Order: sequence, then C-alpha cells, then structure tokens
Amino acid sequence: MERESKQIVDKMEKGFLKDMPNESVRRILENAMKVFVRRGLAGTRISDIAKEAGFSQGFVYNHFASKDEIFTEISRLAAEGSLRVIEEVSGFDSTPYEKIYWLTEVLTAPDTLVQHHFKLVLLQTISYETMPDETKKIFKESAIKQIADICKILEEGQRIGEIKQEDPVKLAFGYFAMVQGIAVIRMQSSKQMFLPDIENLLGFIKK
Amino acid sequence: MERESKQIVDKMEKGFLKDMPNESVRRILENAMKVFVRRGLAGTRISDIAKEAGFSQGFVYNHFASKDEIFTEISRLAAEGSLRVIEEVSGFDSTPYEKIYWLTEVLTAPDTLVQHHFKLVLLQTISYETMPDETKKIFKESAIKQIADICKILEEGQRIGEIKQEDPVKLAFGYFAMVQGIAVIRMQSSKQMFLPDIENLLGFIKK
DNA sequence: GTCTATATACCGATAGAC
DNA sequence: GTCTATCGGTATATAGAC
Repeated sequence: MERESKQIVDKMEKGFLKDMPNESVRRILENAMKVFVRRGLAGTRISDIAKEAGFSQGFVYNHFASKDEIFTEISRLAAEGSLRVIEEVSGFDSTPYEKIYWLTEVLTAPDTLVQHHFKLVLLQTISYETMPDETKKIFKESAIKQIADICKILEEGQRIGEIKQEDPVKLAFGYFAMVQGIAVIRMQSSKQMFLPDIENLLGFIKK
Repeated sequence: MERESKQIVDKMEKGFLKDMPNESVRRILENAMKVFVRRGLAGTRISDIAKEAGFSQGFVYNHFASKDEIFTEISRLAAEGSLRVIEEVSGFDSTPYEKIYWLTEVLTAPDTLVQHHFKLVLLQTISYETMPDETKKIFKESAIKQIADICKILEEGQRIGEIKQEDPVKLAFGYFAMVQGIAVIRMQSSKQMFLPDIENLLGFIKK
C-alpha cells in the first residue's frame, strides 16, 4: 500500500517535468509555482519569480509573454497531473474502497504536485475575480472531471456494498471538501501535523 | 435545533455591527470584506472597496490610513466573531456531541460572518507572505484558541463515551479541515451545493 | 462630509548591451 | 543566453475644492 502510493506520486512528478522545451522554462515554472502559492497572483512580482529561479527579471520575458501566461501554464500542468492521479487509481486492480483509500493517501501526501494543484485551486477560489479567464476554464473543467471520476468509483463501491448508500455526488463533494481542507490545514501548520488516520477520515463514506 | 443555530448566527452579526464609530466606517468594512475575498489582498484596489461601498476613492482615507489597516480591522472582527460562536456553543446546556453538531451547523451556514472568517483564513493561508504582520498574529492566536476550545468539548465527549477514543487534538484538526473544506467547496459552487448531512460528516468523530 | 485632482512610487513589459 | 536600463501605465496616498 505504502509503495503503491509512492509510485503514483512519482509518475505524476515525471509528467510535470517531461515535455518541457528547456531547462530555463522548467526552472521558471517550478519556482513560480512556489511563489504564487506564497504571495497570490496579484501579490507576485515577476522579479519575485525571477529571484526564486535565480534569473534576472528581464530574462523571464524571453520565455513567457506575461505573468498571466506563466500562471496559466502552471495551472494547466497542475490540473493535468491531478487528473492523471485519479485515473491511475481508478485503473487499480482492487476494491473501490481500497482505491479511495489509496487516492486519499496520495492526495494528502505533502510536497507533491497534487498538493500544488490544491493550493492553486484555493488561490483561484479566494481571488476569483483576478484570475485569467483561461485558468477559470481549466479549473472548472478539471473539477467536473474529478467529481465524475470519484463518483464512478463510489457507485461501484455502493453496488458491492462497500460504500454508504447515499447520493454519490454528495459523497464526492464531501470527499473533496475533506481533502481540500487537509491541504489547508497542512499549509497552516507546516511542521506539526495532527490528523486522524485516513481510515478514520473516510468514516463518512464507508458503509 | 434549527432555531438555536439561527440565534447564534444572529448574535454574531450583531457583534460585528456594534462598536462601529460611525456608518461610513461600517459600510467600508462590510464591503471591503466582500471585495478582499473576491480579489485577494494585493489584487484589491482601494478604488474597488470605495466603489463597492458607494464612496469615492479618496474618501476611504478619511477613515483609514491604508489598505492594510482596513484588512487588519476586518480580520480582527472576523476572528473575534468566530471565537464568540464557539464560546457560545460551549456554554450550551446539551451533550458534547450535540454541541459539535450545532457548531457544525453554524460554521457551515452560508453568508455569515463565520464564513467570512474562514475565507479570510484561506486568504491568509494562500498568500501568507503578503499579509500584514498584525493579521498573521490575529489568525494564529485565533486558531490556537479555536482548537483548544474544540478539544475541551471533544474530551468531555470522550469521557461520557459519545466521541471516538482518539487523540482529541487530531480529531479537532480533522474537524477544522472538514469545516474549512466545506467553506471552500461552498465558494466554488455557490449555487448548487451537494454535501452529505452533518450527521454523516461527523462520522469520523462519533463513537 | 464627500469629491476631484495630483505626486509619488512601483511594477509589468520592452529594448538594447554584452 | 542572460543581464541592465528604461518606458509607460497603474495604484496608493495626499491635498485641496465644494
């Protein structure tokens, strides 16, 4: 179980790194992601990103046309990575509840691309009006697909009596509320984390 | 039960309105709170706040010295209101689980000061570096007190066998993760809300 | 009390040097 | 390939009019 979730996380991080035109672009995106999450979109200066990546301010514009373009690119990568995880787990040869269990392990693991996705979703949520239209679209579509994928697993679980008999959409929303909430708590108390075991957290889903 | 949670919410909103030096200040703060949550701290212009409150841009400076001062004042009010709710519920003449149940009802009710508190906490979390030092202090102290208050209720519940026998700190963190998560989901899908009943959500706490 | 007009500073984006 | 210098726009905060 432990090894399995590590494998998924690995596969994701690889997905993030591949398809990068060059090393500079990778370094900019990787560091921009960190800074955006610490300062918000409007609060992040190009010079902040440049500094974090170890470049000069002007250099960033050799690879990206604007701050929004960087942010959009990051959002796309994070959303794709996050979706890939759910698909990965869906394909597992195990029971629906086990799939959800693994998924939770991966989604709540610290310092992963998925965590960044959650953070970007939060950013999007909490300063919606200032977001580029493109990222609004990206996150919306990604959210719909995620809910749908989880629903599929939950419904299968209900059929074999593993999951509580309640509206699967409600359960899926509740599930994401919990996982998002954990991401928030994790950001707030980066060092000490006192959270119930996954088995406990999933109490409201299990039959 | 229904009436009770409405009463608490009412009491809170009153707390927010009272002690305001004058109507203009109240209108500015009330509208600034809305705008900050939609645009973030850095993304909000003084002119945005003024517009939302129906004043001119310059007028805001007759009552506040800076954007940070407005934000700090709002944070203080929200944190105080949120703490007052928990204290209110703690004083109820009912069992610990019932207290938690009511609290959840209040904390997840839409369009309340508590919801704004959650949103401001999210803002604080997701753009920490750009926050005034004063608000960092406010939210940190408020969070510690909240966790402590919840712990007290949970421990009492464990003594009488109503609450699961697990580290109460862990349960409290899990509880706040869930409630925060619900606030996020609520913001994302303002119209349709598909969430499991409170009774279900509290499954991971109840014995 | 409330608004309009302005200075001052900062940041995003460009252009040009090495 | 990377940096420095600079322009132009925008937002904060102030000052002064009604």
